[in-house]
Amino acid sequence: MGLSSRLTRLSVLLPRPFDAAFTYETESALPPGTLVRVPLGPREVVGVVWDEPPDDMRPAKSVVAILEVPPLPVALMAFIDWVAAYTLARRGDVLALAVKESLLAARVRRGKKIDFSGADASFAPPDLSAAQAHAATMLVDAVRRHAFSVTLLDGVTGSGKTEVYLEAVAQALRERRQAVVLLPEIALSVQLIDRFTRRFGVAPAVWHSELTPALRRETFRAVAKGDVDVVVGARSALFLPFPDLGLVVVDEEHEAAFKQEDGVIYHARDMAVVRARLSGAACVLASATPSLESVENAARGRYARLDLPARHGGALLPQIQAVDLRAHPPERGKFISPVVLGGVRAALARGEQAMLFLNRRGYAPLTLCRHCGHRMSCPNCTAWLVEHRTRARLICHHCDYGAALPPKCPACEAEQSFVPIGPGVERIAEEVAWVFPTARTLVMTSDAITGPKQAQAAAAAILAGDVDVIIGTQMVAKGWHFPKLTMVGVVDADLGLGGGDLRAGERTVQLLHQVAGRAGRAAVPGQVMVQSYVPEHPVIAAVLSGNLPEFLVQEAAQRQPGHWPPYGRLVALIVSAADERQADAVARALSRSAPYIKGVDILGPAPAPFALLRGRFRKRLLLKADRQVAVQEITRAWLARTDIPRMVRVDVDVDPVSFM
DNA sequence: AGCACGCCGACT
DNA sequence: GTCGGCGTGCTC
Repeated sequence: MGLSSRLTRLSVLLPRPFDAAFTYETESALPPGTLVRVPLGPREVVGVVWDEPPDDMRPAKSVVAILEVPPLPVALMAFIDWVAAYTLARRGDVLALAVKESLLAARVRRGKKIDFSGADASFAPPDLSAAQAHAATMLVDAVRRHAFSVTLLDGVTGSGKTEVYLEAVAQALRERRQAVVLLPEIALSVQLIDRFTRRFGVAPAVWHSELTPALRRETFRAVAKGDVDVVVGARSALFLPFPDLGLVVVDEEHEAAFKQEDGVIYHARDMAVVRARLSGAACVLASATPSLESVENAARGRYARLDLPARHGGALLPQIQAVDLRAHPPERGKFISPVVLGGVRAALARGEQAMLFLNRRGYAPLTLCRHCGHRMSCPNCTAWLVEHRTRARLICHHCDYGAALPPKCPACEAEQSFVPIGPGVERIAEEVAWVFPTARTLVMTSDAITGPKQAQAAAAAILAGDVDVIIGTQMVAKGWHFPKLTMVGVVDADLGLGGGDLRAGERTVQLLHQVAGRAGRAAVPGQVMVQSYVPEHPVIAAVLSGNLPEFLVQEAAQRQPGHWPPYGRLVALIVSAADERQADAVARALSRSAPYIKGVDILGPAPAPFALLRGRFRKRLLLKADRQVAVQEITRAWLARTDIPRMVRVDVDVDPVSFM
């Protein structure tokens, strides 16, 4: 008893689904950020001493051990609190993005060591164009200031953005601060790592979900100890414990892939800005097709802006033409217009490479019984099953359900009655093989290319000239530099235009512009053919003209009056339950208890576009508010006054990107 | 998240 | 009569 009065109490946040920190006792005070082992119910878990007053009232257990790891940096802890408050996530869930038990296992790898550091800012300085040099100087200055800043680096495809922001990285190295470069998709890391290595003499540390547990643990520890200069990684790299972060780069900042869609739902581009602010770091948002959000922030003076208007090394922007499918239809049962086939033929005849882009995996998006019209659909989702002929299976792209094509139609029992409707990349590859039997084709999709290794192999084959025609989904759009690729065909430019998605047009323009940018990146000029049934559509017109700023002006004019983002805020509530009536009841309850506030509109409830997803029934509500409205507080109060049974889940998505 | 506690169906 | 299903609630 007498002894207990000498014990110190502390708050400990656990990387578990609790919002509040727990209170524990220790012999003597521990600094915030200290990693500790504490009892929780029947077991022991790892937690972090949090910088907030402990609860003096409730009984507390004692800290079991102090871990031999550097404490979490204060800036990271502040970031975790901020992200939780913004996204309405529990703080423990956010902490779990930074600290996992598995990262802290005492086991250290035997022998084999990786040398993470040693990047040399003066190893191989690049030869920059005047525009590049100017932009690089501005970024170097921003890093040198040791103060928060955001710069939008807008450079046309092929203008050498990477070389420019690597100069900012070089400055971070000189300042002995750390830098992190975020990529939307880790398959893209291959080419960046390559260029990084040529520039700095060593490879950067990488951080993504494909890392082995041992490497992950080692990287985490090395970052925490300050032994890592630069990390190239996926969005989760934002949560690494950098002791003194000086630069955050978000490459391809417009990419929707930066939005984390499950668990803690956050936008890594927006959180990168916050991470930089809390660390007193420079932030660089780079893109050839910047988002309206970032362009607007630059226009309002919140961000600085740098433009790289010309292609590096004198390469010309490709020539883009529409192929009106009404005037130049493909053969019956085929999907490539004779005009595009002509373009491919010509490129192959010149010994160059061609690419056909279709943002649809598999062979055919719909399998239909020609007898009774039955459509093969997923038992768990409101979605068609997509035939993957290479795997001889029908697959659901939402829940991964898979089945062999049945011998008989499940509805009418007709045999051999299935017909594939519409094209996927596999079907396009088949058509190419039909027309160009000697051409060597490569299909690039996320099915085949699951990580940097496969991406590397594919890129190597293309660069070596072992491939004549590349057929791919959006995976082929980003970042690649294939000098021999001079002809790009877009098989279905209209694909992304449908749906009630706020950003469908913007995304389509960005994607198709990026795809077009793959053509003619070296001395030979590129040619792009865009197949469409509505070439006069403003989105297609913007792709053809390549005038993205003008498109964004139109887009802004459409969003401004209704206070749609970025001129207003959105919060989506997704109600889901295994039992449809329960989901319904909660959605209606939310509707009844909805806030009634000036400047706030509630839309819905409506069935989600995939009303049944992974076996759960879903309804959506959307809170739309003027820009200055504190949507988090309003949403929190709204949820608190609504009765939500345990079997029903309400996911909150602040700043939704997907409307599914 | 785990894990324990607690009330209703088929079995050594 | 028990083993065990997973619904509910708690963890400093």
